Parts: sequence; structure tokens; C-alpha cells
Amino acid sequence: MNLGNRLKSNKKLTLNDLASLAGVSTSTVSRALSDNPLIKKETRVRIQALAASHNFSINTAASRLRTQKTKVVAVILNLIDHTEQSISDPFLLKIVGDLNQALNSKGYDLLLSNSFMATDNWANYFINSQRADGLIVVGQGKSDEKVQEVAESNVPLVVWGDPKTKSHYPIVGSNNRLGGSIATEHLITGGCKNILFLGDPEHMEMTSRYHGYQDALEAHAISLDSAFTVACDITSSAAYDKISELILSKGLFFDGIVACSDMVALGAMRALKERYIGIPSDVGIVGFDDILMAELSYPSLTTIKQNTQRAAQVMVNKLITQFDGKNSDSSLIDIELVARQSTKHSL
Amino acid sequence: MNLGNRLKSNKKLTLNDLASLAGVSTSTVSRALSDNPLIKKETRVRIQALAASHNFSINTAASRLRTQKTKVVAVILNLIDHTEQSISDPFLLKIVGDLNQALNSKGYDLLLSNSFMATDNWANYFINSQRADGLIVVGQGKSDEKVQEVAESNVPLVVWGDPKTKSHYPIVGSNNRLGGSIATEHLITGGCKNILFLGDPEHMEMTSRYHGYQDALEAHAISLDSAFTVACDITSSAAYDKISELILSKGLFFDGIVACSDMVALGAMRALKERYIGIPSDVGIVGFDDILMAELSYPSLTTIKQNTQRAAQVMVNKLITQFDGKNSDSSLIDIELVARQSTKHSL
DNA sequence: TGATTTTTTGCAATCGTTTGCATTTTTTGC
DNA sequence: GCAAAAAATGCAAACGATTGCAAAAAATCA
Repeated sequence: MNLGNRLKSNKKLTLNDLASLAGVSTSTVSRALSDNPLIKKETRVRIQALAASHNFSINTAASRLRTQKTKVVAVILNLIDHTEQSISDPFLLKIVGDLNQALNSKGYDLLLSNSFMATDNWANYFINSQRADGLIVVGQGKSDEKVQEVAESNVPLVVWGDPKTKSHYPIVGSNNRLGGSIATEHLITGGCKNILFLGDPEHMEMTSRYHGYQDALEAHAISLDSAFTVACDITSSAAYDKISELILSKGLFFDGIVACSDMVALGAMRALKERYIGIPSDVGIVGFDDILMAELSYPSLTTIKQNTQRAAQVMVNKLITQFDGKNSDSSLIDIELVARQSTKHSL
Repeated sequence: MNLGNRLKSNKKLTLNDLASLAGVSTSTVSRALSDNPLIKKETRVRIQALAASHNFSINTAASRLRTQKTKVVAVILNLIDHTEQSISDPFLLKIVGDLNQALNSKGYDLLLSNSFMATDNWANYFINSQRADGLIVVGQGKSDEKVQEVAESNVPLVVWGDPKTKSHYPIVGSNNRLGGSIATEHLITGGCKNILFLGDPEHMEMTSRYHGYQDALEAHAISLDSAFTVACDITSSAAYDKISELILSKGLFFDGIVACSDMVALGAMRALKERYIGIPSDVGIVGFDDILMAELSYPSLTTIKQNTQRAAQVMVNKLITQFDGKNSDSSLIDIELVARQSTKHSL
């Protein structure tokens, strides 16, 4: 197909076509469009203008094949189970949104997937196949088997999770232990004596938060009573069920709850409200994440805010570092207590 | 680089390498891997096994260049404003999750973007550049300028929005007018006399819901009073502010609210609860979407459920239809009233 | 057995960009 | 005005998979 025909039809223009139009060679056009100083400035702007006026756009398939780079990062939501609860966790979207922003600002596109849909071999599917240059896995799941497998195949990889986990790959996440401790501390100074920890001990991030809870109790010489450690899936409905059942069977034996996430906290709050238990007068409650609903619930939820925006930037930087052949290690992201109505504030 | 070297190093295998290993030609391997019946069954399984044992994976960059197909669909979140509110709207994640599922089941990957990050010319960036085969735009925004531009450039496109909008591209969305009508009807039969509509009239989906609201009033011979139409951004905080202000300035002159989304309803509910206004005893309230929080709030929120899973499948099917050169039109998705505690139920 | 059909495989061009190297053009210095 | 250096451009070979067509192998028939 010659240039004339291609211009007439709605076939996409190629570098070659542009070259004919500009009266230069293909390589010159290629260099001009990437603003290569090898090409005379005058020529560069002329060609760039021509390209713009024709709505030209580089064919990324060809470019990727030639350069062996995709400029794409696959983000995998590593969900634990297939409930709707976990797949629509508001916290996930927050992270995905921030990752998208961080990636785009570095010139990368985001390919979204989740652990249920992607084939088993992530490294193969995304990297060998040249669909993406690297992987960001959100969530460690209950075991890190799959992630470990990816890491071993030497694929650029960053994981959102608990950074204190021992691993051969970089993990970025909040200072969960400190967060758990601050949350508990906040309840204690507000006057709570019998504080529940509500969360899933098999989940690494939650385990760290639980350790923080223990730290705070210890610091205040409160003995740890296993009856106050309540295992519960990290969904709001599980929390609701658990708290309801607990009150039914044992009465209101606690006056504070450290919840391992906002969704869990909100589920617990609902159980309390249904029974007309005062918040924070009877029971104080602290969540974790600071999702939008935390501010919106009534009473609004005191929580430990995770700085997802910064976390996303850190993750992307670590990944890019790996693209350059260097390797990177785990990082803790600072957290922050956001005191709202669900807890009493000390003076 | 010869085969020996490539096997020793960790360079990716190519079809060519596999061919050498199998003692056949490249084309045979290519066909065998795509299970082309042109190749003897015996040979096919032998080569497939060989490929599997070497963790072989087709290079999609090369494949896309050759076939001119990417097997990728770009999903663009067409956000209205740049607040955190809109970017972390739980309803969006629900749709994105369902789209991902629907796309994967048809063999497509999902490239995520949003209207703030993507460059202006979507058709160029995603389609001409061969990053994706088609576009799914979630949300019509306040004007459909950009979308219109894409549609005109003859790019496979489906939009999530209000299907009754006049357009040259297929729109998939809920039966918003019917939904608005059912919601209002539900309040009326529950005894409400003075029903507020809370939403953004510039937003097409919301406008349809508003028309449904009018339909229901009319059907019950209730005259439409413009004081009961409350314009408000579709975020929970805007709704909270609006209702707070309204009560402050005019007192409690209404006994029912039709909110244009669950987030808006939740914001309004918070404003009511803060003033100890009974829900549903003093004011009944109905939302739209059925996000997770609707069930979790207290009182739980009566709402119009949107069937996002089915919608996602429909959208993907329509897009694939377009890949085959046919064109498709808009579709209405059925909605459903989910009656919960925030409204009185008629007997 | 030899001709003909059917089945199975291989050849080679192509998709559009990038880039090392060669070549041409321009500038500089004397 | 001419050689040498510097700047600008062009040539052509990859990158790896796919596919129409030709060729070879096997099966069928007479």
C-alpha cells in the first residue's frame, strides 16, 4: 500500500509514511519524535509538528518488540477469598488509584489483574510474555507461595504487605505494629480497661497490628487475656457476626475494640449500635486504614490512617530501581492516628 | 545467540528455539501451540508438552505486531472532579472488578486509566498506538465531549452511563428512570408526603433518576415543588453539607429523601443522625447502587441495586461485537429495590 | 506399481520501530 | 580554499510471531 492510499483510507500512519511526508528517512523521524539531540532542532520541531497534525502515534507493539520494554506494570490484587466483600474493599481501590497515578507520572501504564483470574504462573503470564515489565502485588494473602515463586524467577517485583515479614523480595507497607500500638494506647489513655483485638491472626499485616496491641498493653502493665483476642475474617460482615455472637454469649465484657481494619470496625460498630451500646461512652473503637466511610459513619470512626499515596510512590520507585538492575529492600510507611468520635479523647 | 547459549543463560525462549528443540519448523510450533488442526494431533501434544516443560510463553509484543490485535481493553474511569471522594467511590471498584472478570473470561486483559491521567486524545493513545483493541469508558461525565471525539474516530467503544441518552455510541447502564420511580414510589407507599430529590441534575444518569422521581410523584398526584429538588454534587460530603444547611435554614420540611447514589444517601443520613432525626420514623431515605456500605450502615440503607456483574458482561459482549466489525446499540440493565431499615415498608 | 488425493510440514515475507554504523553535509581552523 | 572535525542524516539489520502458499510425506485408489 503506497502513501497516497494510506492517507486516503483510514489506515494508521507509520513512521515510514511520516518519513515520506517529511522527505526524510524513517530513522530521522524516529529520532525526531523521541527528541533525540542527534537530529537538528529545526528538523525535530518540524517533524513533531507534522506528527501532531496527523494524529500520529507510535505503534507500541512494534516498539516493545524492538526495545524489549513494555512500559507497563501489572498490578495484581492478591485476594484471599472469593467473597464479594474482599473484592470490593474500598481500601483496595484507594491503593490501585494511587498506584495508577504514581505509575503514570513515571510513564508507565497499569495492567490490572487479580489472583483469581490470572493464570497460575504470574511470571510467565506477565513477564515472559512481555505483557509487563514488572509486578506489583497488593496483599500477601495467607501464604506467600505464589509470590515466592515469582521472586525466585528473578522478576521485578514489589509487594504491598507487612514490611517486617521476612522475605527475599521488597515489601512496602505501613508500620503496622506501631499503628496497632498507637491505636491501643489511644483507647487506654481514653480510659478503656478491657480492650478487644478484632482481626485475623493468620494475616501478616494483621499479626503485626496485633503485636502492637500487645506492646501497648504491656507498656501499661495490662495483662494479656486470650479472651480478648478475637479471631475474625477481615470483612465487615464477619466482624458484625462475631461481635453480635460475643455479646450474646458473654455480655458486654469489654469497653474498647482495636479493629484490624476500618471495614471490620464498621461491622463491629453496627453490631454495637443495634444493641444500643454507646460509642464511645460504653465502648470505644479504633479502626485501621482511614477509608472514606470512616469519616462518614456516625459516630465517625477513629482510625489509623495509612498513607497510600506515598506508599504507591515508594513502590513504583522500588520497581523502577529493579528495572535498572539494582535490587531494593522493604520500606515502612509512616502511619498517623486520626482521632474522631468513636473514641474518648484524653485531655 | 545460538540455542545452547540461550538455554544456559536465562534469556527467554522463542518459537525458534522451541522449534530447534522439537526438530520441527517455527511455523509448526506456532500452529501447534495455537492448537491448529492443520498439525497432526500427536505432534501438537508433543510440542505443547515441550513448551510447558520449558515454561514457554508467546511474546505478545511480536504477536500483536504481526496480528494487529492486542487482546487488551482499556477501561477509563471518567471522573468528574479530582476529589478523593470521586476517585475512591466504592461503586467504581465494583464495576472495574466485574469488568475485569468479564474481560478475562473472554481472553482479554484490562488496562486501567482515568480521565485525569490519560492524555487528551484517548483514541490516539490507546488505539492508534496499539495499546488496546477497544475502550470502555465508565461514566459520562458532565459532558460527553471527549467520548464523542473517540466515537467519531471509529474506535470500538462502550460507555457505562445512562442508556437513554441520545448518542452515536452504545451506552450500557441501569434503568435509571424506572429506578428513580421505584425508589420514590417506595417512600410514598411507606407514607412519605414531602419527598426531597438529592442529586446533580447536570449528570445524565442522575437526571434520569430525577425524571423517575417526577413520574412517581405525578402518578400519585403529588405536585412537584421545586423546593424539593436539591442540587448537590454526587459525593457524600456534599450531601452532608447540603442537608445540614437545609435543615438549619428551613427546618425539617421533608419526610423522605430520594438520593441519587448510596454515597449521597449516606452523607445525608449522617446529617440527619447528628441532629437526632429518626430514620425512618421522621425521614425515610432511599439510595441508589447498593454498595457494601448500604447494608452495613445503621440503619441499613434501602436502595436500588444495580446489577454490575451483568452490566459488565453486556458491555464486554458489545465491545467484542464491534471488534468483529458489526456495531451495537445501547442496553438497559434491570434494577431491583432492596428494602432495608432506612424506609418504612408498607404492609 | 504408479497416479492422485489428502494430510502434514516448511519457506519466507511481513508487521513497524529502533539503533549501530556508515555516509553525507556543514562548520571550523589555518 | 582546503583539510579536518563536527553535525546531521540515512542504511539496513534486528526484535519474534503469524500465515499464504509451496513442498513433502502419507494415504488412497485403480
